[in-house]
Amino acid sequence: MKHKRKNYHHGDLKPALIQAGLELLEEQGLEALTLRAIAARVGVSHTAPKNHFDGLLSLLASIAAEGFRRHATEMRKGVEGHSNRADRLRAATEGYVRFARENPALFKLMFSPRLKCLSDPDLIAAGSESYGVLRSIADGLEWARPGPERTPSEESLRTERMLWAFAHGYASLLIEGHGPPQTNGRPELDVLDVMPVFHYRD
Amino acid sequence: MKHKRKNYHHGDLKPALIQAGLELLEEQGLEALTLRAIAARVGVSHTAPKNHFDGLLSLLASIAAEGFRRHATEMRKGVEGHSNRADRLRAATEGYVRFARENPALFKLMFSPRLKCLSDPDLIAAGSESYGVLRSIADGLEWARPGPERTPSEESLRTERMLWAFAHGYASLLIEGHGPPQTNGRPELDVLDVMPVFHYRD
DNA sequence: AAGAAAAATTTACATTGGAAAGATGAAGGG
DNA sequence: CCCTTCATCTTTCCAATGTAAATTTTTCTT
Repeated sequence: MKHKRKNYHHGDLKPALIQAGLELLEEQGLEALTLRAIAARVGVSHTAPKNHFDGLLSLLASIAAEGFRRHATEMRKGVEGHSNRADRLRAATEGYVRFARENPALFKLMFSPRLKCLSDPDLIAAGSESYGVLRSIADGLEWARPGPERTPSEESLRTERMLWAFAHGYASLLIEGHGPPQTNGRPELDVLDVMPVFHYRD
Repeated sequence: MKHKRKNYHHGDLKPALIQAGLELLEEQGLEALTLRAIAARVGVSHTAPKNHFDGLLSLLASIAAEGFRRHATEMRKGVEGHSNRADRLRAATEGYVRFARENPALFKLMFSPRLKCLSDPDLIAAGSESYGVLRSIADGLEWARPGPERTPSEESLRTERMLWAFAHGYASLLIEGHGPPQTNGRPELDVLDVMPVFHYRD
């Protein structure tokens, strides 16, 4: 009900801080994401966030959670354009990497070691949502491998972890500046060129 | 006031700081790795490192460089025990992940975004040394994949990037607490269970 | 309307990395 | 040997940061 309260009470500070954090992250990177800078961008004192977040880490966790939701959305967006399962797999993998490339600072924050000690329910839920997209894609997927027979459930676990490790590693190395060599400003290899081969059981 | 240390001049401060940093990293994690804490462990003032390093980041880069050298050593150690190339591949991958598991804080530092902006020659050389182990292992390696014909050189590039992305992603997720589910305190899957299938051309 | 609750500010403080200037001792030339 | 020179280390100071406590201002409840 409060609206444009110019002076004392902001009225919508919590989402405003998260939004400001996302903008600051995009404009100036991870280092610039300080409590005081975020508060200043919204126009409040640097202690105001304490009423909505339990310290800086808590605010960062909320920003990261929003990142995971967008990450999941980015993957789903590509997936939904295809009916073929192989195409959906490729689209999800591309989405994973594209999100990291287009939001490097946010991606770094999402997987920052600083947040791993937290047990923020919202952050955990958002992370699971993101992982769930890969998981659903990996269902029914496998790849040739010598070894003992496995149940479909075991095979799915192997596959989703393989897929996640590959996509995450590729994305991480890319934004750390360890991407593939470039010629004429274009990378010589795309994720899909490097991606391992999977096939569906049925 | 005078100091208990006999020598006003330490005499070997630069390597001592790196060593202290490595110990602090192992004992108290990445957050504890402050300039003042490292200097205090050696017994010098917090500005003493300035004579040997160009600020905190420079010191962290030297610590990370030592990490990369140990990382390369860890992989080589396993590789050298095998003559079969498939076994050597597995040993290198296991070594990559084992190093991360046994030195989580150091591994995080090595790939910390904070060091990405640096262009420390020693750090870059050490990183290349580590990558070089994977690279040499990937030479002559490929995996089935539909698509255009490729030269052996192109195929090697694809393979080494695939291998790196997988190993790095697996290791990163592991130490971030996103390892495979565990039963009886043992993970259900090992790296080698999840690793993609390669074969050698000849 | 009055008091409680919520939201934001002000003030204060401990830590951190870094800059500047002084102190110390080693190394070498007269 | 003394004395200068210079690298090294210390002391002191500072700005930025996150956090806590006390205070002020607004909103809500009854």
